[in-house]
Amino acid sequence: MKQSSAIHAQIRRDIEAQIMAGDWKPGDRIPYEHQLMATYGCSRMTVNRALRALIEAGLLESRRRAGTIVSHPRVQRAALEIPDIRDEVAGLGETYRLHLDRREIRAATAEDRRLLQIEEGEVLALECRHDAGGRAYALERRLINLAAVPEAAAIDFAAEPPGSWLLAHVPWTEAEHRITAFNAGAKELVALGISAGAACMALERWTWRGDERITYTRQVYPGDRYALVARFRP
Amino acid sequence: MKQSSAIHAQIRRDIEAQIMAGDWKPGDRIPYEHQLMATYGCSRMTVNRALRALIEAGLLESRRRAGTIVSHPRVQRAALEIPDIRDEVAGLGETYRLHLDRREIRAATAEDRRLLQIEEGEVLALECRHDAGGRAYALERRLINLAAVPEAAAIDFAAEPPGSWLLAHVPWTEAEHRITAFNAGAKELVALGISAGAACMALERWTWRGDERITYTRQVYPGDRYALVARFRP
DNA sequence: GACTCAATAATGTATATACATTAATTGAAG
DNA sequence: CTTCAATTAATGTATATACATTATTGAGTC
Repeated sequence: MKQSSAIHAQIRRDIEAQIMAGDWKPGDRIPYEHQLMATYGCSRMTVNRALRALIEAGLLESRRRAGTIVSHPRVQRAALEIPDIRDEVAGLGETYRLHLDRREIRAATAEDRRLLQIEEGEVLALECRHDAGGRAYALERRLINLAAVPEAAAIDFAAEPPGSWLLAHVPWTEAEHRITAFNAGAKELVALGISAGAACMALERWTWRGDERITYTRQVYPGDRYALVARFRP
Repeated sequence: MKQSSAIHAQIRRDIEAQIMAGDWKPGDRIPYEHQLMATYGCSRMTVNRALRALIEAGLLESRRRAGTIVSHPRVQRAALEIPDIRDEVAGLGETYRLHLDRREIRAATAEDRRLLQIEEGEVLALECRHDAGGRAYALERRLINLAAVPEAAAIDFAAEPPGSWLLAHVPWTEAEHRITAFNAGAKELVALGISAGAACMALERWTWRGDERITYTRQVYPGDRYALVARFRP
């Protein structure tokens, strides 16, 4: 029994339950605040607090004078959580190890500029391999925009995975993911120890802070032994 | 300028901005509520409302007597939005078309029971193909637990994609996704019109309502012309 | 120093009240 | 019947206040 016994929490749970049970369907109007006041014998502020939480959560919508209705579920809000590779390996009970294959600070090349959407400047380019239990788990290539994150130039990414460091130290406002499947080429064949033409999964991620792009990364996983799995709530 | 001019919204934006700018780092204590009252010249209820919203959003944590601190970013909250296939195709400016290849109501087989975690009962099994602009876009296989969603038995899924119908009509409390890459077999070769051994992406999804599994689906996309793309905020 | 316990200071919850804002409804004028 | 303005009923925001809850602080004791 960890649930709060606060009135607002109770109202919230009750309304959520009614919606989940299908008693109140999308588009239905739920009771007015003054009716809920009477039902629960509490003040409007308390009812309002419960409703506002459900509105922020996207379960309800309200319009002045018209009342509050159950939202139509928005498909695109189904969200897939993408874990940190080091945590993920640890979660499998395997020993994690990072191999830094390349680390270079350079003036942005044409491709760097395209991926980070910058006019000029320096980037930190990294290439590494994530191992789990002595076996290759994923390949990662990463660009960090040093104009946005100058302190990254001083970090030893042979010790801490770049993704873990960035997510722990740099707040971000927006990101974009791109997941694709492709047939392994010579590079993956050698580095991941898979057969020619085997299906691989590529996960690319761009991360912003405000208008500025912080980092770009492309991670490659062997398709036959990797699944991107995530559990989530709406 | 769509942002609210309410005081609580302003406080919320200001705090968020301070965190994003790095002025307040994870673990730092932000000003006490009574200090923010003084800063903004408003009541504690108003300050509290702003803070509560940020706490629910996971940006802050608070402890009685100790104050409110900036949360340590939780990596696993990076979330990938997965769009509805029909909307996705429409968003590409292509004409969407659904081909229902198979529709069967049957007593759950051993595999159905495993995928839906049921002891017995009837399931609705569907197999369909999603086309975009006259070309195969994805294959879908779906199981619907008729004990959980009896009304699905009466729906004409040749007209409305099963995923669109379910998400619009059945609220869910939890879901799990699994994304894998694999080499195309004979089935994909014919149905998607791709070459033997080409990399494909499979997206599986289980959806719960409470303890009950509502549906299982497996969608297959051709790897060379499909990317799962999503933009999101933390 | 180590333990106990009371005082204190922060957040958590709830109330009664007030006025603002919005949109549905009503009623009057054409 | 249509149009337009006034009324009204709902939510949105904000305040001042009160008491509950809890972790820290600090004083007193062994």
